[in-house]
Amino acid sequence: MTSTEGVGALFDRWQQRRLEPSQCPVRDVLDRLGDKWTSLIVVALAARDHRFAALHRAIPDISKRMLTQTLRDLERDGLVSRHVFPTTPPSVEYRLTPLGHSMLDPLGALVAWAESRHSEIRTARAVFDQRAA
Amino acid sequence: MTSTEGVGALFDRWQQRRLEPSQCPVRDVLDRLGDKWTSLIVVALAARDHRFAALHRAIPDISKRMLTQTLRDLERDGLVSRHVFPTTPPSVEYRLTPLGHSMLDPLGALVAWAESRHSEIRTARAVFDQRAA
DNA sequence: CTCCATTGGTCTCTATGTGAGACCTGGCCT
DNA sequence: AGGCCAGGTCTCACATAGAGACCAATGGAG
Repeated sequence: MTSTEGVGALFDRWQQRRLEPSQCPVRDVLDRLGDKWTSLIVVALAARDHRFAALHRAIPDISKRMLTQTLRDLERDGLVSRHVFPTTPPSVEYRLTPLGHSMLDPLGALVAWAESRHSEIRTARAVFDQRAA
Repeated sequence: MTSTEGVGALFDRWQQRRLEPSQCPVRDVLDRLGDKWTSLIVVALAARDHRFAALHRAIPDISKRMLTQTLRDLERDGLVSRHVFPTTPPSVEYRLTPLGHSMLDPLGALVAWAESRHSEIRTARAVFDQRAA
C-alpha cells in the first residue's frame, strides 16, 4: 500500500473514532509538531547536542520563554533529554533521545519534500497574490 | 546518506544563511504545517474531495473562521484547489492539487511514525508528569 | 406572495498564546 | 564589594484563535 492510500485509510479510521484528540495518535503528535518551534529545535538537535544558549543562538527569533517551554514539552514527550552539569554557573545540555532520533527519518522526508517543492510553492503564491490584486 | 545526516547537514546550511525565513524552504514550509489545522485538512482531503461543510463536519473542533483561513492559505500555496458550482445556494468543493498530493508520501511517513511511537510518547508523558508531581 | 431553509462564508467579541525584555540565583574572579 | 556568567522565570503588551451571531441569493412550502 502506498502512503497516499495509507493516509486516506487513516482518515477514515479517525472518523470512526470521531477524532477524539486524546485517542488519535496523529492529532496528539501533529499538534506538537504543529507549533512554530518544535521541528526547528528537533532539527537543530539532530545536527548536534546544544546547550540552552547555543540553541537560542541557533534559532535567533525564538524567545527564551518559548524555547524553555518547547524544550520542556519535548522532554515530556521523551524526544529530548536534559543533562545538567555542575559547573558554575551550571550548564545544561539538550540531546535527542533515541525516540527523538527515530523521528528524523520521517521528518527528513518532509524536509526533502519542502526543499524540492519550495520554488513551486513560491510561484503558486505569487500567482495567487497577483490574481487577488 | 541517511535522512538523519541529511537533516543535520541541512541545519548547517540554515546556519550559513542565518535562517532568514523567506530564504529558508523549511521554515517557509514547516511554518505552514506548523499551524494546528493544515495537516489535518490535507489528510482529510487526501481521503476524498470535500465541500466546505463536509470538511467542517470531518474536523468538528475547527472554527469556520480558521477553516476558511487555512483553506485560503493552502490554496495560495497551490496545495489545494477550490471549485465553485453554480447550484443554489452555490456549493464549493476543495481538492488536493497534484502538488498537494505530492506531499502525502512524506506526510504519510510522519503519520506512520506518529502511530508507531504513540504509546511510547504517552508513556514518557506519564513518567514525566509523575516525576513532576 | 411571503416565509423559511440552505451554503459558504464574514464580523465581532472574548480568551488564549506569544514575544520582549527585566529580573533572579549563586558561585567565582578581580 | 562589585560584576559576571548560564539558565532560566516573571510581567506586560500585543497578536492570534475560538464562539457564535449574522448575511446574501435563491428555491420551495404554504
